[in-house]
Amino acid sequence: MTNPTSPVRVRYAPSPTGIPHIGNIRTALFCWVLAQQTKGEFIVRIEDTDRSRYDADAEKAIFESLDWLGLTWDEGPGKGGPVGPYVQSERQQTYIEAAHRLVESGHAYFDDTTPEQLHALRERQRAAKQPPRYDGRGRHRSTEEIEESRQAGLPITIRLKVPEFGSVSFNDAVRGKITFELKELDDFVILKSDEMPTYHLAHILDDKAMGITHVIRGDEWISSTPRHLLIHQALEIEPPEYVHVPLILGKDKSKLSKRHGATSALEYRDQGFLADAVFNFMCLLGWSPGDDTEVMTREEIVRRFSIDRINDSPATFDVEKLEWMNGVYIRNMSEDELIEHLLPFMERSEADGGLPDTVERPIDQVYLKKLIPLVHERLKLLSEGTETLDFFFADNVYPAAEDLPGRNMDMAMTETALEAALSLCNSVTSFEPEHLEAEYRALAEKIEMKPGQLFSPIRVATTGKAFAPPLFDTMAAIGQERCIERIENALSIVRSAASTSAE
RNA sequence: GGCCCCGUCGUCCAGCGGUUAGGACGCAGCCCUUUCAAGGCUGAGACCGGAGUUCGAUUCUCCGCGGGGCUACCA
Repeated sequence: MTNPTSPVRVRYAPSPTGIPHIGNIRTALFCWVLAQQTKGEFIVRIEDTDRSRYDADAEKAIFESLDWLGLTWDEGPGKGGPVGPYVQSERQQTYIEAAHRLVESGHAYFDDTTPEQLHALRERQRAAKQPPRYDGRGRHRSTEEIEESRQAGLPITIRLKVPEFGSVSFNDAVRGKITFELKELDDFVILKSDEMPTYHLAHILDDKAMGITHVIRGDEWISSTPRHLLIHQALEIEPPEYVHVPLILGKDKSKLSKRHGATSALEYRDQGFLADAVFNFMCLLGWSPGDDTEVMTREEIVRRFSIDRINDSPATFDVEKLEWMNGVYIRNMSEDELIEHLLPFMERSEADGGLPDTVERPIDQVYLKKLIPLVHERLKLLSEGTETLDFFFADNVYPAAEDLPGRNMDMAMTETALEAALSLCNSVTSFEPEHLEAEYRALAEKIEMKPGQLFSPIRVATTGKAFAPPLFDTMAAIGQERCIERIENALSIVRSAASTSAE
């Protein structure tokens, strides 16, 4: 199907039973994009009809995830709108009324079968190698019998009467025509015994009341769509367009869930991923613009998105590619933007991955700004700012002796290198990077070492790390005084290692 | 088990009857280079299988096989 040209009304209708994972959030993303493209409305509705599984933290995480990704909603909780409330538990009465109306019109009936009886029935079917399904026994209960059960305190549900023969089919926007045989379906519950509706009933009533034009949801709903069609028929209303998007799978190829590690958008935020990168990346999971373009702005995605380019097959989430894309987004940022994003991570407590607690907060932004060019293109995650920059802020660094020698160097050679480096560091007249480089290259030649051999111990001595930004820029940023201190420090580490091994 | 969906490099995506099957991530090598990145170049790497249809199938159909989803008074 081609994209709608008139404004759509689409909704993201999560149920607050767990932290929403990215597979789930991605459908919200597609909804949002389509709403933007058609100048329609994106609606958020909370489906909290399962009171036993309700989780307030999950509900909070839903809104936080949407906020973080910039998926602003036009109508919904906290926002209001003309067809609210946007929380199902607050709409209970409409579901009850509709369910009763369906009973009156003969499309549904009261059922007093207990959970125990249902369980026993399934056991029997399983034993007989029959598919487990409700046998429709409630169809034959009289009004009096139901009333008796009600008086006796038995749980009463309302089930939809599913025709025994025939078939239903619908045209899915991404998969085409899908048909189901009615004989495969049993009479399913539409109103639970606590008078809360099931998803099947509730979402249809709400989507209708809210004027939803396109139901964009995960693949896992395809098999219950015939039920939804049946309810539409019984209610004599037109179903919306169905857009079933493929699932996102974990590494083991099963539907994404908690056991797949980081799966919530919020976890990615906390790990130092950028919302724009995650947005971009997730759009590409199950959709592509049709050419090789991958890095796209939101505007470009909104402009180019189309339902008929949504993929048929499920995608596996690949964090490594996300990390690469995050790096691209970081590199495309201005220095000031990067600082703004980096600060919250660096200013966290040391235990939470921030700079050492001994470093004064707030962080010296003027100094930080000087350092950014040295690390900008090296960062993949915002959280890496700390380890990439910590030695610039620390008073001193304490490398291990065995880390100080460069390739093909022994301790004696390392000591020689550091001694020469220290002496030059003391006497050098300018601490500008270019000047330092010239001086140190000359020094290498003088002491008959390869530049790399001389530079390696200095790098480790001044940064505490074998991998660091360009040496002379780094030294200049650290400053002459601290460089001298650090090289002296490294020298004593080497010497004490030498004397220890000599004994 | 039944029903439904899906099946192109390890992963994401392109291909929509005729291509040396393309790009990206990752991987390997080379270049650049004081390390690490970034960047450039090169390379390895895929049409699940079998029947059809067709002059010709990765592409269409069917059957297998494989994976996934659903099979609740959960969504």
